[in-house]
Amino acid sequence: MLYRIGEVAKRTDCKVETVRYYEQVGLLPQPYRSDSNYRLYSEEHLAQLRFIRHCRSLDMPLEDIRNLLTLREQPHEHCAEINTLVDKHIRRVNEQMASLGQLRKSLLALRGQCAGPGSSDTCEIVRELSACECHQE
Amino acid sequence: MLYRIGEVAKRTDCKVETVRYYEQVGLLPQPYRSDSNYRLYSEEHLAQLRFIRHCRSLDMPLEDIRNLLTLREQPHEHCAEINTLVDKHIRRVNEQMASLGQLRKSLLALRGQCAGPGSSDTCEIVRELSACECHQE
DNA sequence: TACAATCCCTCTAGTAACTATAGAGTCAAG
DNA sequence: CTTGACTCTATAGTTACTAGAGGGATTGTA
Repeated sequence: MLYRIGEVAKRTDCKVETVRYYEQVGLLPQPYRSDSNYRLYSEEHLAQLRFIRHCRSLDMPLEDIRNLLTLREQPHEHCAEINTLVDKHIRRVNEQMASLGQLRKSLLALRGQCAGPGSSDTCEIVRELSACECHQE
Repeated sequence: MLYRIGEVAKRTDCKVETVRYYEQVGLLPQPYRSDSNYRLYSEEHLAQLRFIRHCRSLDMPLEDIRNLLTLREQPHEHCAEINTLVDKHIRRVNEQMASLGQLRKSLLALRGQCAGPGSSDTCEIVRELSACECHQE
């Protein structure tokens, strides 16, 4: 059973262009071609695309996915590496969360500056954004 | 007192290329030029660049900063708009945090799948990434 | 004065992961 | 036989920079 690109895209919940893109950057092997040059995908292609999409839904960079796809062939020899890769990604996500938390605090503080129109001559938010000392010197 | 681009970059803690970039995309007005065509910045330029950098440190998109720079001229007429803009950004950050939280949960669950080498025929992490049902159909 | 180390200039291309467009061919239904 | 949906390639655009080539300007030292 072979599928055309539109079918594949629908089944993996991604855009047709994205499927072609993955092929272009070498994440997805070249599919067969019909007489009229349409791409034709097998179940294996489909499975690999699902793997990629799942990794992407976990926000892994394509480079990591590329590595995983290779390591996947002999999972047991590479168990440690696979874990390292996942751990690294978890750390990345932790860092992002921490810095977003800081960001949120700063934004709420900034937002709290506004005492409404008429309360002073200048907008407190604008003043704060202009006058802070983080980027002096 | 006029400053050359390197000095400006150092004082605002950003790269020389970034300063030129802000000029190119119209966030920073064109500076004066020396006889030898070097960019020369005034204190006002410096202040505006600090404003931009502070907004960026809050992760605001350049487009929002562009709007703020305009609204800033008559802060009081635009108090409501300024608040809206900041609120929108806070919501964006909240959403990012929520989705990162989900992501972290999924990654930790995935990581927990690994029972160490030798425990089964296939790597559980790889199996989970392949076999999940999120991207079926 | 000569020279080297910095600085600065413009222009172009590269980054991540797609997304969108143009212009053309293919296929199935009515 | 024509309409609409699908597909193809190739190219450019997105965000916010960053890096590099190839050249001139300035500054400090010998």
